[in-house]
Amino acid sequence: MYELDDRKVKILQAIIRTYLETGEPVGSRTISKYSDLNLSSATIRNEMADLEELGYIIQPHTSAGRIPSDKGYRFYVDKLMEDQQREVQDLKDLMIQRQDKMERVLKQVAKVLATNTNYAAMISSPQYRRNKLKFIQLTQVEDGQILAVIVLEGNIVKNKMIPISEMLETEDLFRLNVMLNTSLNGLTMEEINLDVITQLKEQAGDHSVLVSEVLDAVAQAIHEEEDVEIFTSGATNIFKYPELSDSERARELISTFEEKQQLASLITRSFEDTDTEKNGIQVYIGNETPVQAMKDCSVVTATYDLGRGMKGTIGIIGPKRMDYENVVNTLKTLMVQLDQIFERS
Amino acid sequence: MYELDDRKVKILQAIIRTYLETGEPVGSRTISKYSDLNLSSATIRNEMADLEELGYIIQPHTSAGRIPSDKGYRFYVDKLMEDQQREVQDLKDLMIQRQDKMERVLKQVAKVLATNTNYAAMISSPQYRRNKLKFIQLTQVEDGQILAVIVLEGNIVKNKMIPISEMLETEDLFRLNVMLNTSLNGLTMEEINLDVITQLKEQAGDHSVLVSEVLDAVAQAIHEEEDVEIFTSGATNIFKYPELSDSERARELISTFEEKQQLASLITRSFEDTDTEKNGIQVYIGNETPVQAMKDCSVVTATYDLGRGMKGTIGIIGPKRMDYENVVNTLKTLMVQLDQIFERS
DNA sequence: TATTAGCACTCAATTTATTAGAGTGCTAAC
DNA sequence: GTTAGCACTCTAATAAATTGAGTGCTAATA
Repeated sequence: MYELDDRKVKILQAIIRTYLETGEPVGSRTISKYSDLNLSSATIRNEMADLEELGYIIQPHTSAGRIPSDKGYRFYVDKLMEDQQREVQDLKDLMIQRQDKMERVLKQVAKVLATNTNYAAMISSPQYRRNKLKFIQLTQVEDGQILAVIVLEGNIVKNKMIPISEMLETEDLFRLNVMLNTSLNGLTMEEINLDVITQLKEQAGDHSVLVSEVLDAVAQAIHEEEDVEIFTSGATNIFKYPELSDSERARELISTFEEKQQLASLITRSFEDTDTEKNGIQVYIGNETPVQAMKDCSVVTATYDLGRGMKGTIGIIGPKRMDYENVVNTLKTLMVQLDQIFERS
Repeated sequence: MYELDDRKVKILQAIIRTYLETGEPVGSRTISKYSDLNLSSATIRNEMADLEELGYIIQPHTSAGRIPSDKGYRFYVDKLMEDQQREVQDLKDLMIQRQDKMERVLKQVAKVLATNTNYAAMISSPQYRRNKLKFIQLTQVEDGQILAVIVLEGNIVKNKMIPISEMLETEDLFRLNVMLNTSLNGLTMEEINLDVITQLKEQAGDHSVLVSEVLDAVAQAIHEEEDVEIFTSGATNIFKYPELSDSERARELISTFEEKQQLASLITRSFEDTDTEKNGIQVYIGNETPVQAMKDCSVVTATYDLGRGMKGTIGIIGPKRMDYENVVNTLKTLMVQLDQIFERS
């Protein structure tokens, strides 16, 4: 607040608010009427000239009104945005039930967010790495094929069919199961590394070839698909904002959503920046986002935490003039509700 | 071929071919030069007037060239398209390995198709209904929680966590497992109906409450998510065709892909219409498609069959002037390769 | 000294006119 | 039956004219 006196702040706020609503450059006359400052358009003009010089607003061309610059938005988000206690969005309506598959819940959350905000939404599945192994079981399904079932805390289940070259005795299988459970239970996914597996192989002793074949497959099953999945929804909402919907930009953006690949960088970035003080909510304006295609957008991310190190990221992507207050609020509410949904799992 | 003499057919073909390439209405002069008919533009004009009257081509406005009508395209696809033996697309390059998860294979296939054709692609996961149960197992993972693992032929695995109110004895669980396997093995998913379950409950006798709780959950697990999943790719390819990429149309189309919901009707329709004689390949032109949003597109679908009643649908969606020959060919090739990939599973 | 009314000026956006050219249909000749 | 020729139509592209929102500056005012 060094360079801006009180009145400038008020004017800036008025400009941004108006622009968020209309998406049109806003002129001095509008502000002079809109705000309760009772200043003439001429005065506003003078102040606007100052604000522009300071870099908070921009004039798209000589005879146009002003629009907020990235710096302006940033100031707004950091200092001006009110922590409004608006009517809590009724996200509960979706009745996500805990027993539903995680995947389905995530898809639904993304959908609800997108419809509620009118922006595009993404959500990543939680990382499992820190999650502990609860139960593991190998079963002979038919000759030459073993099924490995792995259950993590939070009841996440993984399967893997393991083809084996020779028959395995029921008794051996039983012993293998006991061994796996005693050695691995309670370990997190990341703790089950090559060393542990090698150790197990030694422990198993005699059947080395077959057993190590199986153990390798188990290790693989544990680590595969560690890549988080990403679900998106409402990508087409971007067509609602003219500044994003010209063919080229739209194509690029929607493509980014479809590929999902690139969205991963948003997630890592969000993790890095996460700051408990802010409820894990981050706002990236324009070029601040790590995804190139979104340089004309703003992105709001939130980190959810289901406990046991299972963290994931939720993101809302919209135009720079997005309704930050509403979005941040919605996300906050959602965090609380996700907690409720998953707390007893 | 009643109403069209040989020359008219040739001219129609020339018009369609040219239009497929350029996307611009094609005039008499172009055809007069293009084709080997050695006719003047005036003659072509006369023939074109006839073709228009017969409904095969359309004049967008008085002084424009002609474009094919739906009827024209239909004629082309049914009668004129050559079963060209073009260089076989190198779909093998993608190296889909059988041991990969089905889901991943399907995603990849969609992607390859989209990139290869420059149209949008969709693929449905195969229906399981007719698939047989190979193996079922209940395991006590921890107090109050049972894990049901269900394996179908083709090694499709389903899981379900079943919360139970009271403890279940190890021995009882064992008996339950034996019972389930003896009674259900070899039955298809659709054969495992309410009757069968009721029968099982009676068979189990004494522990009725708990056991029927579990059995109900098992039945649910078997039948849930019977809804086929749909994967899409290359939705943004539609931006490559100006006639589809104006904001409104594009929004609608991409939205349809995102929702996936509506694509289901394509699948059912494709199943209904499937006709072995045509390798299960169907072409829907314009309004022939069951999906409203695609009335300005053409859709080519193919039915793949992994055996054991596991059938799914692949679809290519593009502009009406899509390169039918190439698309149909690519799909044919793909069918063969899918067979190879899955035949030993 | 801060504010404001007033006015000339700018520039995107909209509307209107103008032109160019691709293509047609028709007629008369071959 | 085919073709050359010509008048006509209609879109698309370009140019010109108009509008209007908004600015910056200056001089008057509180």
